[in-house]
Amino acid sequence: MKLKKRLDCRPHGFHVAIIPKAPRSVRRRVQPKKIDEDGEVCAFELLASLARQILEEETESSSASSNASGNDRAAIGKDAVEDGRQYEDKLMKTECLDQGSCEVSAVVSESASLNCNQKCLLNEFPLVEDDDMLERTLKTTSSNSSGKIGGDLKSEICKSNMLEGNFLSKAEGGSPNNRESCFNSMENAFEQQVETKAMETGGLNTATTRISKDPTELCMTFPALTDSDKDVKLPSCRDPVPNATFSRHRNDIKLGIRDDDDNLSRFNKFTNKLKVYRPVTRIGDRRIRKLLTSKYWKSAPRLKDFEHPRTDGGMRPSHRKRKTCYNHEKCHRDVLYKRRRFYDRSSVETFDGGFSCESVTNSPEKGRNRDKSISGSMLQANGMTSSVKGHQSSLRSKDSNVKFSIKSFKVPEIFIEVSETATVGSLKRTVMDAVTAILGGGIRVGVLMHGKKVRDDNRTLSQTGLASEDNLDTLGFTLDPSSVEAPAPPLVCPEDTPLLLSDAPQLVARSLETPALDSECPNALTDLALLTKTETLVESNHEQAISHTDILTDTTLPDSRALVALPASNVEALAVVPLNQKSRRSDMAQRRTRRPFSVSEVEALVHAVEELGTGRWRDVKLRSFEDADHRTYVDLKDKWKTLVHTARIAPQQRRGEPVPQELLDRVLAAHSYWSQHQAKQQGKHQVAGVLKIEAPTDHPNGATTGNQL
DNA sequence: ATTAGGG
DNA sequence: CCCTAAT
Repeated sequence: MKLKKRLDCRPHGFHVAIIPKAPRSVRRRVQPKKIDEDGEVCAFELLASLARQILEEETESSSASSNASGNDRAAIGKDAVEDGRQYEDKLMKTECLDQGSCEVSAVVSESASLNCNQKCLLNEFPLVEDDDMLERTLKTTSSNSSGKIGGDLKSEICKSNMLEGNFLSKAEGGSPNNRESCFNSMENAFEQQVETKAMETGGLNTATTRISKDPTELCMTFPALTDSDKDVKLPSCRDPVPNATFSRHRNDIKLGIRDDDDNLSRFNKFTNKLKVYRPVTRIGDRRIRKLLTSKYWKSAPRLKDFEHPRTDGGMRPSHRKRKTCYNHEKCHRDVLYKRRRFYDRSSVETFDGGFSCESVTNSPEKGRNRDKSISGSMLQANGMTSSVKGHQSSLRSKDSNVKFSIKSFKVPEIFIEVSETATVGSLKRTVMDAVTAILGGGIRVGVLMHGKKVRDDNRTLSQTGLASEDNLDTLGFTLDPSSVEAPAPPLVCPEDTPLLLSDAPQLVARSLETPALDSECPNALTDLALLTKTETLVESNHEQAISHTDILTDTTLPDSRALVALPASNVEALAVVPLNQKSRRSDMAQRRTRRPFSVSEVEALVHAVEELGTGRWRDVKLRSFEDADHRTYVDLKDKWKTLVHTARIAPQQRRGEPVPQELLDRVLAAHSYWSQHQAKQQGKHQVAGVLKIEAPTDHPNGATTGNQL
């Protein structure tokens, strides 16, 4: 399962990115302290203390004037960092890019920092007017972040930071060896914390950071941290971002794991937000779309200002009439497909490769790597907290007991978007918050068999087949958001809806407290929630539910059940705000919610086709589905197609709500009949034709009894 | 806007 | 269901 979330560092919905109105001179000052990761590692302690001091100073007089101008380092840290300078110098040698530190901040306004309420935001960076400056700034920033980290160590936040820091450090692909060693040493120290954290948080799935080529966006992907050896890569800085970009869009940076469709490029807004996106799976997409389409979401505020709404309105007005932006969609689609393929390959549920990353790096392996799960985390009392999906192995003991050992859960994908002005520390916190938010809420364990979710809690393992060794291999567990939600009774809707309903809401609830200006927030959590679920789960849910319940899953269910965000439970200060999917997917057309045909609908369809024949779907629609707005003629056609297929396969192979054999027989009969009468269709379709046909035994209706032509 | 087919 | 191509 994957979760996507968007975190907003602006707890209060401020535009952090906005540059203060203060005179340039003022704004320009910078107080970056630079610290390399190396530095961080090696002189960790020193830095910590130093950082603290610096921070204090900065906070107090953050406005140290600095000449942002052309000097890189000199300018940087001039004021504030003075003390720590020596250390810094050492540290600074390494380029941030190399280090993979992600932070990029160009200008931070004081207000912004305040808004972010990040302790970390101590650094102000000069406004950079020229590209070079930007670049430098970025570098500087990175160093700053490390400093911050050090400083924060003590605070709780620090923990998270450290955690992250460790990962990061390890992750660095290109980092110098020495650094490595440093990290190692540190590692031990924090090992514990990290472990713990990891478990709690479920491990951050993140790793690859990269700045997207798209000038406007920085994209960081965080691969799932897998085992203890957090091998995460933070190539983020690798691709130098075109300076120009920064200069123009300096305020906005996106960090995130993307999904298929996500197009970071679009984010030019000046926003300081983290977005956690949900996983990309196909299913996930659907879900998302579903959500989007739902009333709830619609009503939800959006950040129009920042987002670039799709021209076509993003959502379709109605299911049937959907307009697509071909360009956009196409791109997205492509990605999707890639993704799917990728997904297929991976045995375990993988998190979809970051979208953007995928497109760029786009290698299956990559995805795999990211997919790692936290090996260390065992499922314990609350092991579930660790993360999302786990793959399990189970052993059967001699007695009737079945033993399961869950090696790990996978961490959901998280998409984060932060403004350039955000500090690394804030980023970390945001990530942490996002993770904790996800995990913090009620989580419920799901059981998967063959990738399908086993919903019936009352069945015994034996009945479910979980006691069988054979099935154990296919057994899976998932961590889903607990569904406290009210509305939808699970049983009632066997369909996939449950997921939405029950799961999403909860997560969502929590982070909404501080909706940002843009209303993106609301969705973010939702996404997470959704993400949490495994795609496979979703899919399977659907079927399984149906089979188990054996109830007609009449599609009458409103596709958009109102998801109501639950009250956030605990996320207090989380800047994490859900971001509306729109931002990501806004460009993409949303996939319509799935609405299985009910038997009655099938009946009507069959009847209509018997009379009108195939190839006249519009007429079929008009005749039998006039009132069913959600059924387009294309849908009918497709349904017929599937019906024919269904009728031809063995009953055992059929899935979903069973269609009476009688109807299937009629389907075959009609299909055969009309296949032979293609040419005539036009002529005879009228009532007369029907009558006419009726007489002959070969008429579809005649064949209704099961006779075939 | 429909239809037909592939995905 | 979606998408595309061809009507």
